[in-house]
Amino acid sequence: MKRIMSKVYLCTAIPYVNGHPHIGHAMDYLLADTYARYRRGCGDEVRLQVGTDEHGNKVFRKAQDLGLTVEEFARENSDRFRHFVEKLNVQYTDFIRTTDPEHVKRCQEIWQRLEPHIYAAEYDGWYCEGCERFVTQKEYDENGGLCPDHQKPYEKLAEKNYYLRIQDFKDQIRAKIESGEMEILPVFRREEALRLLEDAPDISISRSRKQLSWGVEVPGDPEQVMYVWIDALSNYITVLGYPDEDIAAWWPATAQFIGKDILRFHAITWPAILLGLGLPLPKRLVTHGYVLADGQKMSKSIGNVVDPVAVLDKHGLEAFRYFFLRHIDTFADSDFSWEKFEDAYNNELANDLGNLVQRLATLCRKNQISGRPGFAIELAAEYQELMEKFEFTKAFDYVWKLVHAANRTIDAEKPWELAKKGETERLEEVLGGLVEQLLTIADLLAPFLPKTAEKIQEIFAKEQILPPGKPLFPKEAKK
RNA sequence: CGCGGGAUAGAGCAGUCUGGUAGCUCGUUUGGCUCAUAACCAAAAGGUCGUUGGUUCAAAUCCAACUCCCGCAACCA
Repeated sequence: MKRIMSKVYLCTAIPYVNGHPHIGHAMDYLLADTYARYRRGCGDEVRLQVGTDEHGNKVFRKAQDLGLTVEEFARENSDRFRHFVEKLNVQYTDFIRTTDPEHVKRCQEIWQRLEPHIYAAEYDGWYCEGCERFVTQKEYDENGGLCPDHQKPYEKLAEKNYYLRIQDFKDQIRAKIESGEMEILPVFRREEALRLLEDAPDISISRSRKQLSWGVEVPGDPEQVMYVWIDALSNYITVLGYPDEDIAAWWPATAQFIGKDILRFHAITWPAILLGLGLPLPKRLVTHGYVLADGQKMSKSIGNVVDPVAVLDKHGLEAFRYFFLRHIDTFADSDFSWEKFEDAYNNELANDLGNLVQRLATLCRKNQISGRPGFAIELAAEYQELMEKFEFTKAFDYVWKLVHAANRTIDAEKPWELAKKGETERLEEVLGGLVEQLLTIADLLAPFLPKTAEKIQEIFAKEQILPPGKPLFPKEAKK
């Protein structure tokens, strides 16, 4: 059956550049990249956006602390994320920075188009003179009304802000979530979003320039600067060229990948902006959970933050991708621990798969079995279904069944005995079948572990099969 | 009574919608094999399915109440 090639647009949340890449960022990227590779493998044309969110006071202040210009600091951190994405072998097509002049210009145009839904009102809240900023009620309560940095009580202060009238869109958003026009995955997040929507207030979308200088100026009001929402969220379409270019070929996005913490903004604020612009909503919001460290949320104060670069360095990229795509649940919170990571590497990658490649390649070489250049399969329906539902851990389980089956076949057929007995025909049949099995495994693995899939293909799609010079997944010498 | 998620073998999970002898992976023990990265294959041990009550011939699964963990609640991945 021939599929009609389609265009697929995938978006990842753009991280705020006041910090370094976190393991949670890797989840966005890996999920999106895996799906992107899967769809490319199906013959679709895929565009994958990544980028960085760079405005705001936190970045501004951090730059000052470090004695850098804010531009330098933002660029440095943006580059850090870009390198991280590349280190993860994510095939992105677009990298957007919210400080890109094009983006700034476009998001001002977006603001203007939204003006029928924008109104000015007094914002009043708790303000710290020393910090020169408002704090949330929550922060106020936590600190007992006293700024911890300046030991001064917060004062009640009011200033003009622009607000986006979320109320204009609530009914439409609810209808689109309920009808599945914008599908929110997993289902329990959809329920959560509908609940959040019920009492979603209008949101403040600007600050006075005194409050917030590092940001996009509000068109027609130089005293006001855009607060994060319109600036950051609109990146998903400004990167496509909106409103200068026609984006209908790519928008609505096939899927947007986000962490559960930003569900609210992507399920309410972002749809409101899109509806205000007369644009369709993304087809799916894929909401992943958190990566926990030994059962706890990673946090700087607890000091249990796992550095993704350290994990990458331990056993390499493929092991990293393997663990986070197979053992970190796509939707629920899951645990990372070094022990689990090591176990998965040794037992599954090295023993099950790596060793299988090794033993089969050796058997083939010894018995002069040739590879299968150009061998191609149709992806099994079960696998395709899982991939389409972003059930990546389950898709992996499916692949691993084939890995086990291959190991079982070798043990049951005992090719070495067939060779001894001179049963050449049977031998060729068995090993040939296994070679095809391995190439099938490589195809299924390709979206997850592109380099591993490639290596397997290099070995078994060649006329002459040779065992890899180095094991695919070397284990440390055990004593 | 803010909202949501969870509680199933030593660990991590599936099964719950559509009741019917409790399943997977890792770990443990034993056996087999020797092509292979001391890898692979097979078998076994191990669970009153959070608690209590109800419905039913039958409940991990449906209903009710309760207990305990975790997350979210204006940018903290």
